[in-house]
Amino acid sequence: MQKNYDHKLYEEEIIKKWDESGAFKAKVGVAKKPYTIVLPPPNASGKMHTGNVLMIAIEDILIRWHRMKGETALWIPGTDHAGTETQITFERELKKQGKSRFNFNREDFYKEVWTFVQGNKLLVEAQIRRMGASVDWSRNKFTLDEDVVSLVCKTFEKLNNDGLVYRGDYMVNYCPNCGTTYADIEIDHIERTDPLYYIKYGPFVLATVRPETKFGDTAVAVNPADSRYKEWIGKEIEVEGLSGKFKLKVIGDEFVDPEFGTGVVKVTPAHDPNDYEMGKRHGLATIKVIGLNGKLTEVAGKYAGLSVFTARKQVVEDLMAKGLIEKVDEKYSHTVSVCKAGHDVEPTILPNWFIKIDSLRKPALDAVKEGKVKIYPKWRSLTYVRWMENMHDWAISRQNIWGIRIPAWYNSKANQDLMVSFINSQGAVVKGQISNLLKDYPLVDIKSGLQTLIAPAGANYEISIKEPGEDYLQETDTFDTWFSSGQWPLATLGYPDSEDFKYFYPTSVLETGWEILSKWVSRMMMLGIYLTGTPPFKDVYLHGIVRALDGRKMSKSLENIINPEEYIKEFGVDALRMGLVAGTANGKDFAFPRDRVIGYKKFANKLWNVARFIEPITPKPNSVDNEDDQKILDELNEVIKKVNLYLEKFRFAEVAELIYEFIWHRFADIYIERVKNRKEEAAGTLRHVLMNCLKLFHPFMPFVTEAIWQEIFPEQGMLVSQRWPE
RNA sequence: GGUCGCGUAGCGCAGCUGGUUAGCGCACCGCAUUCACAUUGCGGGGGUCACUGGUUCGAAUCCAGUCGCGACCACCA
Repeated sequence: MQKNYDHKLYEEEIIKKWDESGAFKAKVGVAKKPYTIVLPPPNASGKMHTGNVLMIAIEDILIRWHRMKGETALWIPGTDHAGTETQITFERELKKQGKSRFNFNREDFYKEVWTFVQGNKLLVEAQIRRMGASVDWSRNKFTLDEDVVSLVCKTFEKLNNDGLVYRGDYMVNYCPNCGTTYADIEIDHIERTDPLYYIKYGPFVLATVRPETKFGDTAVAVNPADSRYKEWIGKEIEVEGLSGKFKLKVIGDEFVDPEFGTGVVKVTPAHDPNDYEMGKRHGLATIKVIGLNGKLTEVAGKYAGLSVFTARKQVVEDLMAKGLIEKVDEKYSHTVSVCKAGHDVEPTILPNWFIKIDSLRKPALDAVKEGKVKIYPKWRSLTYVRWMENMHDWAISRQNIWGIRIPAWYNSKANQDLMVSFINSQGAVVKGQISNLLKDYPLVDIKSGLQTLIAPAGANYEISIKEPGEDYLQETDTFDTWFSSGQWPLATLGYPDSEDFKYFYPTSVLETGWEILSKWVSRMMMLGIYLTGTPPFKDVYLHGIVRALDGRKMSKSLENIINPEEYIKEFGVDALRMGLVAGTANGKDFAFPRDRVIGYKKFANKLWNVARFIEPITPKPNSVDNEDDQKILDELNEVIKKVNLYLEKFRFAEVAELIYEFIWHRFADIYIERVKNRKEEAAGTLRHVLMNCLKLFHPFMPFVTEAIWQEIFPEQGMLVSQRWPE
């Protein structure tokens, strides 16, 4: 053995040995207890980040521990296609080449992204392997694998048969820049200062930040208890507008805060979530002012075709000129919705696909309330309960190409008003209503060049995995990625009738970052119970988010992103994994613990040198234990007991500290120092304690422990397959 | 506005269902060193556990309130 442990000499080689041994391949059917974890699939197009490292470290600890305990431990790896994110990344690449997604038909674009993702996917998989993750690669899955797609489509079909799918106009967060809708949880709310305009509206004055939407106003609302305006409720007012006079109804609605502005609100049901709700309550018409391209529609008269911001400027100028603006509050601070790319999101009405969640939510909520599924740390389960209680129907369609296409079909003859855009045989983009397009083009051409299709809310459709007939066009929307990843535990285990599914389902632990508790965990719960009657996991362990060294969130703009690769190179995988695991104790967010990473690199070396001390000692035959020997053995047994206890409670940091303290300070500093003059006599105890320490610490620092094991106990085979000390 | 969490040594934190002199890492100070390890060893300083009140034989730990900080959810045009 060399004087110091050099991780670079061992890590790659040990991974190869583990691979060759097949130790991570789980076999079904033996009379053993199954222990299953499904790896939350990292983005196939991204790079491994520190959060992924922590996740892998924790799950690897659990899996290696249970494997050594003699259970059939299965850890299923996989990668996620990450719909919107990947598509945006790819489109950025396209832009550099002077292209956009509008240069492609749907099918070709999909193929392009597929190719783009494949390379990255391999890199991510290599990184998972590099982390020492003891996953079963023979069961590796990608969220767009054929069997996954098939399951997801079948589930959708089943939901539809159960009457849980509907299509409807719905207020969505539409980003004209990205050309897609976002779920509520995908958008951010940021503080911003915008001018608040006080506009004369017939007999009233009302405040708004969005004067350009006034063309979509279908009422004016006041609080029913507001004595100033009470008498107006139910009456019509005449308003002097930019294109002449028009009439509006006055409604009374509790939503209106008499204290804010003038206590009068213009109601624009097509472009504001609250107004939309009010519109529903009062049966108001919805008039679309902003189109899907982010520009004003024909109803805006001369402002049609202008972008929202230009239109706003124009409208304000013209209102000023007409004397219709009473005053402007330039310092009005409010929150606006933006997408992940930072664009303003337009609340817009679009036909979308929905799932009724009432019947799905109840059992998913009860499972946690009744303790059938336990969430750690416990206080996080409150977040889950609150979220589930407030959940709305789930919009599962996305106007993305990169994803699982919704298996719904529109008959082109029965639905004359489908809006279609496609690339014709000359390579030109053609848009229009299907009934008109069919006069000039055969349906086959439209089908092969299809880009997007928007069917009105009332369109006739059929849900079918296969094309129902020649006259049909398939929906161009794809599923929300959380709809497909919500079935991940089932998809990876080959639901419904594989041997894996029967043996390994439900999985043991779902381990992930708390930030996707509502996005992902809740959906897996709902869909898992819906399909199988059983929650997809018994325990949920939520780790904290790894922040930057300064304790702030990692972000590109702050330039504080920590690249795990650098740490792996300098300190080794073991040290990085261990540092992260020991740095988080109770599921709270925490700053990247650089000090600990360094500390555990030193620890790896300490352990190495303990072994190096013990290795050359030849045991004396018939040696008897003395007091020191007995003491260290007792202490070891105490540690073993505690380690098991802590691991059962997911208290990884405590285990780390405990074993670290035991090996370094009790075993090395005290015991070894004391036996130096009777080494040969103590050899048996020395080897015994070392052996058990290696086992105990193997799940945490798999490389250095395996490396030492191979040096000292090669006759025993590999450490990965050793029996856990009980 | 709603919800959750945090405030313990200079810094970063642990202390789970209350129990002897409150711990860990880093930093700091002194000493040692041909020994398995300088990626080392031995020793040391440093805290009225945010504040106020309560429960208790006993509170950093439980309860109430106050102040400060953070996160998530919602959104008043």
